[in-house]
Amino acid sequence: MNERISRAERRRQTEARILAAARQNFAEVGYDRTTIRAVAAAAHVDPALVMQYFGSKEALFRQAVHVPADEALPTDPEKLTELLLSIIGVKLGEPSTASLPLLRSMFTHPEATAQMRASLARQLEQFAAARPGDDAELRASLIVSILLGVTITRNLIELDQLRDATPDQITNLLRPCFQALTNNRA
Amino acid sequence: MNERISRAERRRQTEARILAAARQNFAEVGYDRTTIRAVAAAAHVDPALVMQYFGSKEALFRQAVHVPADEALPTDPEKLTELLLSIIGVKLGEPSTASLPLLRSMFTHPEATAQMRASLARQLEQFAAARPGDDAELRASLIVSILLGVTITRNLIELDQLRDATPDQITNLLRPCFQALTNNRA
DNA sequence: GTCTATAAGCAGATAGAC
DNA sequence: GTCTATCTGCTTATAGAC
Repeated sequence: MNERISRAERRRQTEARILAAARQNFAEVGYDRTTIRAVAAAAHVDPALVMQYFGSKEALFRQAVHVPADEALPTDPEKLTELLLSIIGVKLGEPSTASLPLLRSMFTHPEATAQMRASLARQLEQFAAARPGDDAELRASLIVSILLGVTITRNLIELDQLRDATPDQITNLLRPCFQALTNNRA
Repeated sequence: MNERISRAERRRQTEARILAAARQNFAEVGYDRTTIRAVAAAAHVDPALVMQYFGSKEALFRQAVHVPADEALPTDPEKLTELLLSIIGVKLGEPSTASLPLLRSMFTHPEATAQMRASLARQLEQFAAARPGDDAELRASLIVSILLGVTITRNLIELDQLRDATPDQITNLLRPCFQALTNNRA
């Protein structure tokens, strides 16, 4: 009664702190090089507690890379290009901490690869549905490839010229690309 | 004298077989999940022999990801777009076994990240030199990002729609993108 | 020269003390 | 409920037998 915060609330906070530390570690060095011990140290808890809460390293990773799911894409064809640019705009603007853990391990962790492929396939379907026609899916796959490539080169590889550019500069240069790919007749 | 192949020749062949096995392993599961034991088994040699020949796992990886260096890029601006398309055309055509080991580990192995960044920077400089002008380097960085993104989505993520497409289909759809990015005045 | 045996270290996971 | 101590397994790397 005289406790300001309940036991359950305290536990919830500790769990959130562990999850945040795990996300950062997975984002920085990937699944294999992240250790339960390092996550625990970063969250100021005992390593055994991490296991107690999450069960296994795999389960912790699954929680860390889980993202709520994409919001539905408006299917207005006219503004699709601008929508794409705004998507990449915000993605480039934010530190993208939400997707970094998955991106970092997507080539070396089988489950991460599968999840990324599924995520790209979902986006692709939305784009293709918004612009039906010949080659719609292939065009859409190129769009998601470009979005992925730019994100990777900027945030993971950290190529100087791309890292130093503003989102506006990038979106302006990419506009003709997306315009070309959203037109059915080239 | 009656030996058809010399001792040195035999050793050279064994070393080549180990290196080929290492390339395949690194390409498939990345640096961390590749073990000396697995490489040795694939090459039908003793694990200790791998260490004897290459010194360490790091050294083996360095040899495996080493590529001769890119051929110089002709600086003819008129045909640059077609050149880009032919580059990605052959890259998409070949299994790309040469670059896969580096691509697979570029997010999780620090040295691989640095080497990929250096490689992209070199390509970028060549593109920028071929089309000087405003934003030349940023445009070039987007070009290499697109090339990287398409290669990744097709060969590492193996997105169905991109995996099933022919190099010609892909290059045809990408042509307007590269045309737009190689023009200085949009 | 090649391989057996083993050293040395670090990981995830677990059992039990407090 | 939380943490100490430990178990088990796997890795790279090495020393020495053959």
